[in-house]
Amino acid sequence: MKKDLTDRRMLRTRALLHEALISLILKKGYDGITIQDIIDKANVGRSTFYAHYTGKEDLLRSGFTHLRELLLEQQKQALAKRGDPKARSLGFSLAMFEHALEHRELYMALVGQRGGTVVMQQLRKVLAELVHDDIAATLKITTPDAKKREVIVEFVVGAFITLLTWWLDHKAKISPAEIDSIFRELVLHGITRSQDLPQK
Amino acid sequence: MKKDLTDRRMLRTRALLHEALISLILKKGYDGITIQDIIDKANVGRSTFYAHYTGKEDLLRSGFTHLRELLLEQQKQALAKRGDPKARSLGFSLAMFEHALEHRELYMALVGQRGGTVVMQQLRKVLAELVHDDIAATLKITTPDAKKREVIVEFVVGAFITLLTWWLDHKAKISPAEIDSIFRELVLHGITRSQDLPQK
DNA sequence: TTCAATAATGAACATCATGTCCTATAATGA
DNA sequence: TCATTATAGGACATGATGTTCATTATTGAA
Repeated sequence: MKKDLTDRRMLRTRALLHEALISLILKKGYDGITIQDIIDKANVGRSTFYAHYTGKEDLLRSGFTHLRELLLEQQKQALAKRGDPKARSLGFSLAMFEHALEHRELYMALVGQRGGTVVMQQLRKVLAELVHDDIAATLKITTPDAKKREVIVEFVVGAFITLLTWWLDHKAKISPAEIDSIFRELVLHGITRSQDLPQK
Repeated sequence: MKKDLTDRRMLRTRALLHEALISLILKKGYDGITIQDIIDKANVGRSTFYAHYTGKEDLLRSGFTHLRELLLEQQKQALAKRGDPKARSLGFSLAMFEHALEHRELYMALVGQRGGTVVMQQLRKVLAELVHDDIAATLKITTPDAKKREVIVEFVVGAFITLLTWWLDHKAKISPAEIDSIFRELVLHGITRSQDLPQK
């Protein structure tokens, strides 16, 4: 196929497929969707689908370009809106939380419980236990609010898995002690003290 | 089947299946593995597999109980080893980083790049851009070390996705402004100031 | 309006994974 | 030794995948 990209038929087909995908994600979650579902919902021929995308993932990926532009636009507005320089650090976050609430169903289907791998779900569970006990045993965070403790545990687990993943994916050129030091500094004191992180 | 749990045949079969799974994870990653692969590798009959587990996920999940016990043991030792109370906060982390380095291949296959969903990978990419620009624009972290900036971006993205996920999964009983405030406080100043988090 | 280019259709097809069922065989523990 | 129970392995129905091809419909440009 020649992929004109301005041809109305192609635009129409692609739009139909994207709409079908989102509709199906809302109904049964991304993982459960089959290509058969998509082309049925979109009323598009099987061969037509493969003429545009190599598979389910390809279709999803191409859909993210829309989200990306939307978020960039929101960030631009957020940065321009407020005057206080310090208060607007990480200004993107509130906009995104609001956006998530607005499209809650879609977000839940994508990044909610079902959004993670089995592996990740299990790992998080195991780590949450560890962190919970660890924090209770060593840090004197005397919070009667159980929900607040829960958020903190989630935060620590998320940060840990994130740094672990980053470390592993980057050939682990720094030692366990170094990445551990970075992890502890960031989790305990946040990014405002990041100049204290060990060099290299 | 009666599931004796002490019958040598069952123990042997289960061990074979677990070994096959790990071996295959190392070779082609969890997602690419099929049940056919597993039973071929383990030399176990198809019906036998289904007599023990309901599917691939079930087998993997049951494997995590081993890892869990291992980590709990390590944490116990870590907590008992050192004397300084403040220094041992989050003491589990170093042990786990070391453990990850030791079993690097397995960890990479499970939590590395391939460990995440397509959705998550894309979302992280989009967010990393946002965070990078945001931090550069508002925080005056004058770090010449590009790698350090990269870690910080990863940390913020991970924390954000974690809290977003938690928030969505818990019916979002708190407002966007509240969860955003929690997010910013934790990311900017860490958990040691967590008593300053907004109530409720 | 005409027409060559090209996108969409839909059916057919080979391939592969899944989960279930069954009978015969082998291993086990008492 | 023997009743019990797990395993082997073949057969089967089901359903998803990705490809191919001849036909039809739509499109944009002349």
